[in-house]
Amino acid sequence: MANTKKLDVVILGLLCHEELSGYDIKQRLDTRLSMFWGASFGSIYPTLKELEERKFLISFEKEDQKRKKIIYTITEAGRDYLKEWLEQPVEKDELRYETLLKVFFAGESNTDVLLQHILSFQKKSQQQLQILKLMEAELRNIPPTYKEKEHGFYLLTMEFGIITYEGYLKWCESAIEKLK
Amino acid sequence: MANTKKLDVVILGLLCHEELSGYDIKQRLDTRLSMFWGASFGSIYPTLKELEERKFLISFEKEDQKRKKIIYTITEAGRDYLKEWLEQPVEKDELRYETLLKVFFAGESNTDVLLQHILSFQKKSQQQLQILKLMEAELRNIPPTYKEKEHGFYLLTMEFGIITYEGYLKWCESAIEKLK
DNA sequence: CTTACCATGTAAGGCGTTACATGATTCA
DNA sequence: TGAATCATGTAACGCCTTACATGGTAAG
Repeated sequence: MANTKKLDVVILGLLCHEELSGYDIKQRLDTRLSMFWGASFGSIYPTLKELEERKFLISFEKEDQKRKKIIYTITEAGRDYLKEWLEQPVEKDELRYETLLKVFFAGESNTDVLLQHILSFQKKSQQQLQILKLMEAELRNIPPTYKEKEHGFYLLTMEFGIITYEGYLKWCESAIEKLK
Repeated sequence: MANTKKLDVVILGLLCHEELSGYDIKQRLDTRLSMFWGASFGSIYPTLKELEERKFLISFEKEDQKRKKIIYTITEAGRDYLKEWLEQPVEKDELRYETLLKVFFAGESNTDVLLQHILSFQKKSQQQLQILKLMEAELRNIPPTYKEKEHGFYLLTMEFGIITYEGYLKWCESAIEKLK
């Protein structure tokens, strides 16, 4: 349990409330989870097969508007596995920001180049912030009748993102100021 | 150049202003860069050898207070390589926060468990913030005579860390409030 | 009719961690 | 004298990305 492959639990988590195909999972990762997790098809499909072999998932084929899909559902064993992981303490939180690396070593290069990096970081942060705010508003607008327990947690992660990006933007402004 | 191994440039960057051993590099990573980059000995030592083979580094042995060390210095080719990388646009900034994963999927588990995760995230953030503030104060206290150009960039990364952790703490407070 | 997207997969290879192995020195 | 730290390395293995391969469908 200690060395759980993270993608395993990410997939199990996503499948807890809806049945999804590998393609769907990729989309979820690229939108809702994009700010703190990611994966490529090259890891998603093999992982789905592994999880099915371990009896954590069951698959079936579905003809969705003329398109064949392989849909996965979670088993009780899968839920148990996820639950157990959720109860374990967090092992590692990490941030790998190339931008920060370029800032740290900027003494070796032109300050103008650094400014460009920060400007593009600023732009990206603004875009991400906007997307997050839209998603947040959307979620808040769901009528209470349809609101489920997990919406609160989803909101919490978006608020994390919003606060984080606001911090980045604050830093960008101050950094840009100083570089001039 | 597009697919540069990041540890390569991290090491080259660190060696730009001082000669260091593999062990020293590990220490730098665990302190000054810890908030946005990391590496283990198992990757540092082989990378140093590779970089020397590629003529980006030169090593020599040094007897430092009865301890033998292998010290590395950067070559012109090494500086050029680093400089070139610094000028390339940032490819990828990423955050992999297990804590956020546990928040996102918290619906499957007990809310108390989530609270514990957030509390421990809060504690870690507080500690990190304190360390950063100490390092920042230390750096600000260096007499101007000894201050070099790169200090400013180093400061910038610490300010990034401070703003980021302050954001995390703000989020923690609000999240803890909501969970009660 | 062709571009984009839907949909699933495999193979090669890179990068990195953990665990192990070794041995010297410092400090309590 | 034993534990902690300094110091360097190797081997096994895991995880992931990229690139490739394939084929269907929707929309302009």
